Amino acid sequence: MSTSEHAFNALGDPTRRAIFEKLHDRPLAVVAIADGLPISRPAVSQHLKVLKEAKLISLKTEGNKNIYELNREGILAMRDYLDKFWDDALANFKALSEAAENDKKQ
Amino acid sequence: MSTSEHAFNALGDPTRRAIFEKLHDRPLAVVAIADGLPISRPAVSQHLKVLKEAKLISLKTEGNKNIYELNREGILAMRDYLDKFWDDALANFKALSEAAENDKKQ
DNA sequence: CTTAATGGTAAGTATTAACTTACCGTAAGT
DNA sequence: ACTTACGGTAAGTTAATACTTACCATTAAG
Repeated sequence: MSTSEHAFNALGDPTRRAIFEKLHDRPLAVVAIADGLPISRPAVSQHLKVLKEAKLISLKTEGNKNIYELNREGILAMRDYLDKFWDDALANFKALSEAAENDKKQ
Repeated sequence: MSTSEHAFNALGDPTRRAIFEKLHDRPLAVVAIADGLPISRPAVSQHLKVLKEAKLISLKTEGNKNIYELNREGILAMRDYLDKFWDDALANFKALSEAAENDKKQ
């Protein structure tokens, strides 16, 4: 499974998107992330694991706190996938419609 | 739910990603999309519905065939979300670290 | 007109995955 | 040393969603 596949998978869940967006403004410890969310703290830990494996976030340990923050790698992997996907698709469609034009002229 | 939320949700499923990528090269009818996939044709129809609602694909009817093709709107919505998200996050972090610097100097 | 092909929707089942409680280890504070 | 705060993992349950079969409507072909 590629990085972008992991990332799409991770952001497919609304709770994980909420966690992801909580980290938008600043890095946060697990308790702070869980605060306000309608699920238990272990559930948050499990979501963090998925987001980390997708390289959408990373963590640094400070004392007994695990501070999570956004990770450029996973975000960029998705964006690049979408960019390339769309560019290639456009090129394919252009080639297809030109081939169709040629068929008509014969 | 915004367009990009719908789109992230839709591409969270591996089967839907497979369908999405099948349309990369050219528009296809439902039977052609289902061909080769290890699931029933109605299941494919249900996935197509989700992808369509996310504006990742669109359809044009030709006789009794429904031809599905990629839709720029949903793809762009995701890409723009990611772009903006990352740019803003960078700006936030920069502001944060500058504030931390100022605190030190006091 | 009849038959075959295409494909959407409904209802129910099965599988996935999100979630809970319980538990443990580590670090910080008293 | 004891206690509190932090947070990861395991095992089991619950809830979400992917899937199947059955059915129907529409269009094309015979």
